[in-house]
Amino acid sequence: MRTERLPTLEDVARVAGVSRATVSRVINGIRNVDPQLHEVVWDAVGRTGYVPNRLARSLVTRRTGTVALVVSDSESHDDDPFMSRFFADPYFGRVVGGLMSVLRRQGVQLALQIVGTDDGRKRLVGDLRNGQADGAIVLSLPAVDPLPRMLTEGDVPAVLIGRPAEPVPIDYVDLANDTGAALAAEHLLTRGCQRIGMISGPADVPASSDRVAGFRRALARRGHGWVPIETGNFTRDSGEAAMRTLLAANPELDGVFVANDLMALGALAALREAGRRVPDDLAVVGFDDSSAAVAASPALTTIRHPLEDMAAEAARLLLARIEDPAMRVSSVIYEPVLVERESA
Amino acid sequence: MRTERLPTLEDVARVAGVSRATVSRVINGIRNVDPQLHEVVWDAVGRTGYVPNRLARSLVTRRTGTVALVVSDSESHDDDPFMSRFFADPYFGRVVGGLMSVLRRQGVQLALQIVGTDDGRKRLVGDLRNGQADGAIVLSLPAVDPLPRMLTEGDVPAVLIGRPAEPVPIDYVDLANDTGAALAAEHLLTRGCQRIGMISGPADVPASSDRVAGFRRALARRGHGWVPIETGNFTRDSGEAAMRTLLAANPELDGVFVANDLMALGALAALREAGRRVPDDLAVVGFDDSSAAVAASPALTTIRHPLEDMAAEAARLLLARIEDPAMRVSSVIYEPVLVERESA
DNA sequence: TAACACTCGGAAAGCGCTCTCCAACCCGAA
DNA sequence: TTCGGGTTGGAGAGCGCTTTCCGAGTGTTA
Repeated sequence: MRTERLPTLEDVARVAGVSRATVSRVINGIRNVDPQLHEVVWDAVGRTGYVPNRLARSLVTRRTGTVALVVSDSESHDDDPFMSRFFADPYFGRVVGGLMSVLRRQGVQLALQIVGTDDGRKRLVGDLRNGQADGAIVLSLPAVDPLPRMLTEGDVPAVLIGRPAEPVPIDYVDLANDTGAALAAEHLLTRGCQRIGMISGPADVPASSDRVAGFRRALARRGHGWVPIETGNFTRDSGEAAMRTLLAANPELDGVFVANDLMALGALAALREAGRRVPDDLAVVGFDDSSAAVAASPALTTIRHPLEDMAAEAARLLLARIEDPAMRVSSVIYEPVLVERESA
Repeated sequence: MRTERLPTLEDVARVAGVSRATVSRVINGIRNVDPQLHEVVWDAVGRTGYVPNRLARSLVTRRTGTVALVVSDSESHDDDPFMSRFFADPYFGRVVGGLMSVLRRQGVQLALQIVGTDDGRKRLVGDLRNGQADGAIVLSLPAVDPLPRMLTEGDVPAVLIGRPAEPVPIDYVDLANDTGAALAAEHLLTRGCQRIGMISGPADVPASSDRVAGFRRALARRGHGWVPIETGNFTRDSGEAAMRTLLAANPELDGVFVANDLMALGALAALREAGRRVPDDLAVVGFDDSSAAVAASPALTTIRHPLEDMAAEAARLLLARIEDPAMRVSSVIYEPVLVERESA
């Protein structure tokens, strides 16, 4: 039972024999305090076991020392297994790790928020405007999401991870998805592949369409004007299915670029089942360099996505914007690299 | 620039032509309010676009509607890559997913806290006592951690995931690690393995020592009094190394239980390199049923750890304890099951 | 009509903190 | 001694909300 009242500034002041204001000044390291008093106050703090109440402080300073990590989902039928799938994926953890690496050092906390409905989004923005957090890092899952615009219109400092689907004046960090896809194309070509296909993600999410565009463009530049593409939804199973149909329609395929590692895992399974040897009969390049890539067999040649670095940069950007809300809107694009393993 | 002042209760009261108190009553759904006024107030709320300020509310109610997810690490040399490894592991995400599945429904938020030093722990407990959060879910990484005791002594509602290393009167959820290990032993035995080894985790973490004990006991009961054991640290590489030395010392090995899937992945690599076929020459059973288990090839036979369910239960337990701090200390132990795939 | 029990809404006291004023004081210059 | 400038510390007004306490209004019973 949390009964005994915790010591407050008032108590410390009484013990130290000074006023509340003075204690506050000392605690917050404001000069203009006699060094002697300074010591007396700290001593009283120690004796009382005083810990400042962040809530009360935030209420007046309008600063919470917290940023929100917002996961904006589209259709959250509550028992949607999607969310749990999302969390189980290393993607989420890598983002958190990257964010924490810079936030922690600044003593900034991270609060997790998940919104699935427009109503939820409205409430979220309201809470943020009320100073529930100093700003937000946004992971936007739906292809088209009103949240980024709502945030800018609400003057909430926010940074997106991944570019917004529609143009919104908001800070973001992203990966040069097209360059990554081009890297995959080059690699396949260099290996001597002649019939190259692709398994893409949903057409309406930016990261996905950028990969398709980059891949197509790179191949076209090298004389491959037409590329068979099958669409998946970034899950393992969809990758397996896509690989099967792709193979059925293009039996002579000898190389395939899969838009993420998870789908590539499924593709590998489909190929194994079809009796195709990887990489000898057919080369596979994934995307993300997730932990699945190393676990796969053969280990996946893939495009490395420096997600931790991107998240860390997003955190830095957010902190800067919180510090200076008038800062000009900026974006940082990371260049991916190809990691060669066994599959291609 | 967040310039214009947001509407407050006061503003709503003015628009509705009632007092602050009445608006507060309506918003919080307290009866004793004339239905007519009720409507007038809600109308005013809509017109002003009022959103209650959680901070101010929490300050007076002493309830934040937030629980902290505390990751207690031991030695956090700041650039320690360990933390990022920890976050990249699906473990973390699965816990978050499980927690959110129940917290979200209750409108409770999750705040992430990482502590690495005793000083940090002290500050954390102080903040929690001050009502920074209503309670804490604790992920304790170090083998022996003062945090659980500090929390109970500070009367902070808290639930551990994984039993405390030393006895502390605190709620926790855990897995019957010994039973899981016994399951693995039975399976290996049933398959006809004769020379069985184990790759364990660090000896001082409870989950790890329980697995060793359970495995040993189960084998002993079936006549295998001695089991060669090699220790790893739950990372892939340590598993690979452990497998190599285990194999070198016991060339006739035909079965091995690896204390987690990640190390099993490494073991698989070591076996492939040594030219042993899995499961034909040597059967491998992992632990966790992480995503790595399906990605591996051959897919890992492993012990399923219902981590999401455990985390969800932890959340429920915490919510209950917050509601009733006098509730008797309880723990919930989950029974693992064996998932048979290809490796054994 | 008087007395009583209820119901409902408002005034105001905080929750624990920060920070603006302002009074008190000390110093050296005139 | 008087005055101006520069420090230092205290009083007190909030931050936005909840909640206790009361008075006013309503209806019921004798």
